Amino acid sequence: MKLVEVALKVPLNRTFDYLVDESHRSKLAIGKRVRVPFGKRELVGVVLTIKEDTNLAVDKLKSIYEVIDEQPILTTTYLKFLQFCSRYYCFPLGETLFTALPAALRNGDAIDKLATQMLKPSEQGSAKVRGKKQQALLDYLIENRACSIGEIKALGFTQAQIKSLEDKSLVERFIAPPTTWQSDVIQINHKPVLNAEQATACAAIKQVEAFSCFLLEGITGSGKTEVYLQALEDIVKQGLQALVLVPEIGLTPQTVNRFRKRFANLPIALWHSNLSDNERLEVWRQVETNECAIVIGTRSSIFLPFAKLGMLIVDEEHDASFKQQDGLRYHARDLAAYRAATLQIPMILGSATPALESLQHAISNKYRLLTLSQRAQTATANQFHLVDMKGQIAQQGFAGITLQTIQDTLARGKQVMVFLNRRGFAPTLICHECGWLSNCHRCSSNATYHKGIAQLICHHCGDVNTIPRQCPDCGSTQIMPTGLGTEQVAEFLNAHLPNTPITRIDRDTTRKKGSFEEALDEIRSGGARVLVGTQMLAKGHHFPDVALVVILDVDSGLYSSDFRATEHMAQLITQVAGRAGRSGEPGKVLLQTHFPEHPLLQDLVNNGYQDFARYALTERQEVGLPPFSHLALIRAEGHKFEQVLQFLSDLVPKQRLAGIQLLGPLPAPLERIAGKFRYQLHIQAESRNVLHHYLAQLSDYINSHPLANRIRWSIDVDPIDMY
DNA sequence: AGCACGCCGACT
DNA sequence: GTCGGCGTGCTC
Repeated sequence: MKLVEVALKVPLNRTFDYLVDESHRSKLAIGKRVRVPFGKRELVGVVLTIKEDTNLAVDKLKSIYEVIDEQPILTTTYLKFLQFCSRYYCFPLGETLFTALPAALRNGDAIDKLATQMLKPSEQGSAKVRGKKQQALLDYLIENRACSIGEIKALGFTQAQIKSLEDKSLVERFIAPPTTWQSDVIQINHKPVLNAEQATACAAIKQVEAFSCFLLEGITGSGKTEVYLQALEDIVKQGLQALVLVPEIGLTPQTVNRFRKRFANLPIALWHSNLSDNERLEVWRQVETNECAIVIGTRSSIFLPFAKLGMLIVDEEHDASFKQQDGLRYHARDLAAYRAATLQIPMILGSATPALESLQHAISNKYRLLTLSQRAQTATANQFHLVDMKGQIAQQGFAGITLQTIQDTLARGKQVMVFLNRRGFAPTLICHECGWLSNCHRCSSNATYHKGIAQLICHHCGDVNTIPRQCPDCGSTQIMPTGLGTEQVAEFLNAHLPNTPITRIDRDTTRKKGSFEEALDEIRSGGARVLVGTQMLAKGHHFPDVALVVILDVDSGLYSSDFRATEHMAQLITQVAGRAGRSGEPGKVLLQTHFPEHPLLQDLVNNGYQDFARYALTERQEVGLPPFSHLALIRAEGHKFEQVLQFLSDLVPKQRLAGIQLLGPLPAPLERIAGKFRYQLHIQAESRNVLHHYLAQLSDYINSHPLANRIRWSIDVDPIDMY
């Protein structure tokens, strides 16, 4: 008896066995897709194993309809990788597999659907045909042996002419063989001389032959990309492929151009959320057939099926966008480490502000630390200044000294950047008479006042309302905005600095496609003098003429329920500060705070992120938080409060478990979003093995829980924020 | 997740 | 009398 175990895209924690009829047996192989009956439906699945018997009653089994692929689309190594993902993140294997596959493959499309279609004359050779054009086409093909369909059409032949020659069996279609790139013809262009630190880093990377992870800790402007490029050069010269993972906003034309210019004759593919299903399919295929040497891609490119992967690079490795926040909640950086280790290839993590997890690995010698501390060319270090806001009479959030410094900087012909991580005009409206607040009806959160469009918008559920003329509670007309948003800051600066062009950059002003680029151009050309923005301003963009960066409110990051808040704040401050002072004179960074004596803030300001991070790590160690322990979060949400609570309470074991700390059920930091109640369970363990052993058990139990289908729940392994 | 089956309210 | 609400159960 021939049976197959098939993974299907269903949210069930198991696989499915099918019979294989005689007619399909010769084509059967692990890693090929099959079409199968499933209930009343027909689904595409992937063959995991081929076997002779099953635990089920054989009469319960159905037969597969079809083997889709000529060649397996997934290698066994790759399947093992996905099995690891599924286990590690406690997510059903079938769904894991189908998150990794591009959409076109999920629905059963041929993998070479978009590969170049070719035409060649059949064995029969030359013949006489009736149509003049057909004859010309046939003669042309015989003379040229083969030709792509695209080229044939460009020569003026039509689909109909091709078709009738095909019908007469005079010509045949075939798929062009992969045009694998050649490592011996690689041309390297515009290669600069490395400074001493870069050279040391490169030499260390080039030395390794097996798995080794490098943490490249390099301040903004220290030339990390150049180290990547020269390390990559070595890899592609060996004929191996490489993947460069970048944050979502990191995939800018400038970055890509730099790679394309350096390796002008190498095929470099991009992978990001704007690709169409067909474009993704084509990149997937090219990666698999080694038609593509380097991929620069966001998070999900970690799932591409490289034929000969030789190096993994994760740029801005601390960036939160590497973590998927729904479904399969993977972290691309962590999966990269797994792939690099199994493939025995080097990996580089680069950042000016490494995640504490990565830094701890470097400190404990699991990773090798490479430091770039010199800013290239004319760039110089920034000067930080803490502005004590205690007892200050602030105007729209600006201390007097801050305003004065802004004016001085503008007077010197320099640009100023004002950073506030809150969009809109004001976070709430308040009734002056009764204290009513503009809270969202469906969330345990405020509705933000947007003045320009005269709306109250909830930033969590997107609910939009008009501005009430009167207080809904007491009828008073004394309703006023309270708190600060970027819209208000920009308005204030416009009034306070007449004749100074102010540009605001946040999600509201850049909604239109291309408007972000437009604003960036305006900044670079010097049209804008003051830039007001949210964290959109913080990442990856170079503004050479900005000499002053003002961070209006750093306090929100200092005392937060999320233990990672200070780390994120420090990363943000350092990244924002990195935007200033890149053209000769040192940039100035003003941090407004009510807690200028806060030890972490002091450390960051006086000694920089490198020092801060090491201090923050000692704090984490004292309280046993990650990376000195491992976390998982069980989230649950639903419209019925009692069900959510009941579900989570049932998961808490009666007696204490060795090596596991369980906390909860706790309300999520936002207890209600869009009318749903949200609770969570924190699970903490010192050992990764203990945690995973427990989670495996727990996820079985959850799946058998009667409430599991009535509420939404998820397991988040290594969560990065607690919301 | 889908999809079907099943048992109770307002409608051509 | 039926259309359809979503609770419940199953999928090799």
